[in-house]
Amino acid sequence: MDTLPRPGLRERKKRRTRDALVRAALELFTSKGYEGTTVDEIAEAVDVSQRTFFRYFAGKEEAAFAVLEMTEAHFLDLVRERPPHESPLEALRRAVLENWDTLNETIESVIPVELHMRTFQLIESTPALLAVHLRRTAVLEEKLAHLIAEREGLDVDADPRPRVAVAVFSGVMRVTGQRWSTGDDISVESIRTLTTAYLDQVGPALAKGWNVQGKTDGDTA
Amino acid sequence: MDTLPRPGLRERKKRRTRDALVRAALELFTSKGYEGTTVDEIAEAVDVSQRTFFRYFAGKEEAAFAVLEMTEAHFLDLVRERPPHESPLEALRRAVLENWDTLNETIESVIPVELHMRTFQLIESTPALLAVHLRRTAVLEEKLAHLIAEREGLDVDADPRPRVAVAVFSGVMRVTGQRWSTGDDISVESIRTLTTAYLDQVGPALAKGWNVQGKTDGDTA
DNA sequence: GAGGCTAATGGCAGCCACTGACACTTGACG
DNA sequence: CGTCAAGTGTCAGTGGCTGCCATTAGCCTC
Repeated sequence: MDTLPRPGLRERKKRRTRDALVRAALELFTSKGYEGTTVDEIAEAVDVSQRTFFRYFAGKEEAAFAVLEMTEAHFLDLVRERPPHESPLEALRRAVLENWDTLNETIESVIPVELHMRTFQLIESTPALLAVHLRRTAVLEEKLAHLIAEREGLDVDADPRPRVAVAVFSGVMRVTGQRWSTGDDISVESIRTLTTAYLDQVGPALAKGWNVQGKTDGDTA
Repeated sequence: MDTLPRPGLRERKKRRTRDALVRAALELFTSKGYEGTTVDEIAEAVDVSQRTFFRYFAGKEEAAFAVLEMTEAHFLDLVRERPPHESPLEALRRAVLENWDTLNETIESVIPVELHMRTFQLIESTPALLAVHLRRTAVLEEKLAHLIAEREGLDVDADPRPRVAVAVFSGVMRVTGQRWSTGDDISVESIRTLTTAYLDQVGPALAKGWNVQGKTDGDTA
């Protein structure tokens, strides 16, 4: 209540309805499965009509990504705040980690962190949602590429390096998310650790002779 | 007619129906748009019932990816055939290029190359199709990671490098496809050239000081 | 080459996601 | 308080997709 004047009753009501819809949707999705949940059920749980649901969300999927969207926006802010002396990949890496560290503050007004983590897992394991997730990620990547290009004073379309760097970073993050979601530790610390571990492997993975160089930790092969 | 004995009339008929459905679907998609085309229209163009369409394809999308699927299978074969002395990224690079070079032989029995290229473009520009495309790519990546791990005699789950290498490669390929599809040159040579150009940028993009090192070609910034 | 088996197909009823149109309710504001 | 607009509910309709059952058409055997 210091940046915005005062929301007004109408706005507050809208926000409450929307948050309730998101909560109900995620709760249902994570318990009965995404396809096993109908829009009517979500609407009924919040006591609004199906039509109203579609006034808040363009589709059933959109409700599933509402919270993720908040964290992505926050991530972009964090990248913007990284000091200019850091290399692109370094800045991205620190921003991601910071994003995990501040996750709770970002989303607590809508849902508890635990439900969000289960949602993340659901997305990775539901083909229809995974597809949308990947497309959304592609959009995010484009924004990131522009940010990085700006940081380095380059033209995104003239110099391929911003997009390539982001593609590399993003590709590794995907592998991380996938591995995390199929493991048994669903905690935030778990994905934080995985993130650093995989990012550290980019250099070695691009080296020519894998077997000769060996990895850092014990490896019997 | 040397590997397989003889398909039998029933099988041939099925194959013809399927190919006809793919052709009709792609023709309609690329001319009227994906969402602007109904399954009934596709079925009617081939003179079968809507129900039959869904016996050949699990969904409307699947018809859009039928040809792409063939090229991906061929690509995997090419990767398998790369000599063991090549580094993972080198093998992947050569396999992709070879795949473009042999594209026509791979798909000519179903549709002309030109229609395939327009389909590719359609996929990249249609959100619903792009989403599915990216998920399919993720599945392909997983197979690739296993192939690479096998090549190098590693365990995919113990060593992160195969997945990371594939993620990097795949990320770059995505940027390539996106750039190609939004350009004006829809030719195969065009995407071939772009492929090599972008893959050559992986090294430079990961370097620390972008501005100091500069790019290889003229750059006024 | 007649008859039986099974795969392939068509037609139909129904579910669900989603949309447009219209009428009704309810904050906002002079 | 009355007007206006934003928000909501209802309903009818479209399109993707599935299950069920009846019908057709290759295939195989005698």
